[in-house]
Amino acid sequence: MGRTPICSQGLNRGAWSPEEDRILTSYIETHGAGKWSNVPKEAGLNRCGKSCRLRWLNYLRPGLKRGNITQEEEDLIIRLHKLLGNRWSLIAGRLPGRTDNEIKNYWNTILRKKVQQGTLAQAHELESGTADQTGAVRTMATRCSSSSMLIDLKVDGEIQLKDTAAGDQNCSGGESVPSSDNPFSFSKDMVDGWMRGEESQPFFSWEFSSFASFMGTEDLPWSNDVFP
DNA sequence: AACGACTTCAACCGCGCTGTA
DNA sequence: TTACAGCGCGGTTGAAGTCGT
Repeated sequence: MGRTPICSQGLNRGAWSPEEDRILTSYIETHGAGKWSNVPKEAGLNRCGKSCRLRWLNYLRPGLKRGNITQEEEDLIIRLHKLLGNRWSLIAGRLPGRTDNEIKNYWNTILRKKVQQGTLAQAHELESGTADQTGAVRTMATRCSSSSMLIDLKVDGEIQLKDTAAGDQNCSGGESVPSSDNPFSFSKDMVDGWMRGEESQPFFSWEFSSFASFMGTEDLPWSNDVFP
């Protein structure tokens, strides 16, 4: 019901030929992108609309970079993935010229291994007592949008947002995540103090802009786009 | 050189969301 | 309000390329 039919039999599938690319590019340059279900028929391509859309968005549209992901881009992908999870289109939106498919492939083939190796090294440090014990903290799903928001870290893998402009109102619940994903860490002494009740307040609060700066995401659309 | 194992990434699939009649 | 069509997304697949023996 209401679902785009899968590319049916009789239509071309698999790799696109240079001639198909030329036809699609020429059609979109003339008519613009959109109405993908009409594109194959009107352009004279023996492809389904979804296939045309994918080909255009990921490979043919102007301004795309291909390959050679820089160290800066890689760092940003890692930070954004910690923040957003597998929301590839949002991550790609922070990397001009990169597509969600490219980011997703890069993560699955390169970065996931790197991050896992890094996590393993961190775990060994913890086992050997060379690093502070950490609480698990990550990101949150909320509709808060205030730039005056404070971020409160708590133990048990929860992070909460408070909108100071709205009188300390809790905007939305936090989300528990494994400690391996923790982009922050705090000392065991501080956790113990809070657990003993010596700390009535959460350990830290950051101005929202500081958090964004830390994550390298100062100009993210922090409201509904990121936290739907 | 030949072959199998492994890696990469373009492309497909199915689901959920949104707009519209 | 409901049904439907279209779009966009994330997960997955498999062909092609690369590496190791």
